[in-house]
Amino acid sequence: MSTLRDKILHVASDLFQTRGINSTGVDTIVAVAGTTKMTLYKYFHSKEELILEVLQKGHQDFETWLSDKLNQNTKQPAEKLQKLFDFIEEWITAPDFRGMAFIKAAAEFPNEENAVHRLSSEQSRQFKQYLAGLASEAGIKDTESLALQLSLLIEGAMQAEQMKRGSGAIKYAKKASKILIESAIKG
Amino acid sequence: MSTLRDKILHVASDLFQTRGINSTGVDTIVAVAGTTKMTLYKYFHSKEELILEVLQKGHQDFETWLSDKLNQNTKQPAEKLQKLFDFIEEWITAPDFRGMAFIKAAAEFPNEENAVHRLSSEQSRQFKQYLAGLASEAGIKDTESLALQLSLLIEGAMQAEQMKRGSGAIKYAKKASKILIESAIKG
DNA sequence: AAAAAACTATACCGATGTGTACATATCAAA
DNA sequence: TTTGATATGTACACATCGGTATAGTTTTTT
Repeated sequence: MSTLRDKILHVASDLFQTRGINSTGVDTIVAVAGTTKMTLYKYFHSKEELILEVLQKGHQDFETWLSDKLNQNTKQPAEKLQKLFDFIEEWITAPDFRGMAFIKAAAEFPNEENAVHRLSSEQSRQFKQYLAGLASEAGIKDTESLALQLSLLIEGAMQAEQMKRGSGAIKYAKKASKILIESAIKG
Repeated sequence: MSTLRDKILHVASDLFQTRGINSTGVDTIVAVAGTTKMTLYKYFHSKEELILEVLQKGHQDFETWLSDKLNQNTKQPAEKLQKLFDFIEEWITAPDFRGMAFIKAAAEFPNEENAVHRLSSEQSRQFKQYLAGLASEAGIKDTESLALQLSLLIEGAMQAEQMKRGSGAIKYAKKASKILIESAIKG
């Protein structure tokens, strides 16, 4: 159980978010983490492997946080869809929010063959499926359609907020989601 | 009127889109463009300046293309909003589409003080204003709200399509836009 | 034809990129 | 206390980064 490994992961995640992945060298990571490259390369065989683990941990943390929030604060399945954007807003407006990791990673690695790009794409797909699950539990027929629309709003809002802090995009996304959910329930 | 300057701009734009900005060195750019670094630095004082010009040209091309399409194919102002997503779809599904430049640039340069990030942010704002203009001409009251919602859908769809070609996200965005526009007209 | 301008070729600068070789320090098991 | 594995520090290899210096070649203008 190495705490140094976790430290490296945490520092890398932080630097990737604030400076970008390609702009952050391993020298910087080990310097901030207070260790050496030897140790980093003992735990991670390459920088790419480190990137992949950072992405995986970040996405897992997000989904865990979100589903915990939803399970703790709602009772009926339909309620989850309604409150979804409240928690997304809470996540986005947190002071340390610097954009959704998998969105930015896909932009930094545009090649679809690239492992980092593929993982990002997969995480985006997983998130859509999670939304589809919520829609399905809420008794909505065309779950895929609503899930994709909500994901567009959410990822768009995250993108907008990362581009300009305090943009308030999530407020409008929330309003739009209400309209779309209502429409999906009827149709 | 130097054609070599345009060639460099074009090649850089292409490489930035396919490989990413930070992953594309000036050596690669001049090699593909069939010239030398001396010439590149005659026209552009730094790589950052080249990036900024590539972004500006790309955004200008997009807005020109879109407004031309709208002006040629529609008559009444209200019609423009309806057909907007048809042209966005045409743009996104073009075989050489590799994502919206200013979205990806903002991800590669996360620091809000950075010049590239600021330009990207400004272009996103401009696009929103353009949408607000369309909404206003169509006689919609809360133009800002609709414009932001549509921009979320569009930028979200562009992001989704860049992440996974053939995702079809734009189809669902189009359906969502119809619902939101209708709702905005009523309210 | 002469001169000015545009372009190319090559070699280099210092800084930084990822990744390693090798030697030392630490510490548990024997 | 000796052994042996693990963690660490230093130093470096090699490539590439953005950017420049110098010199030679082609093209355009006068």
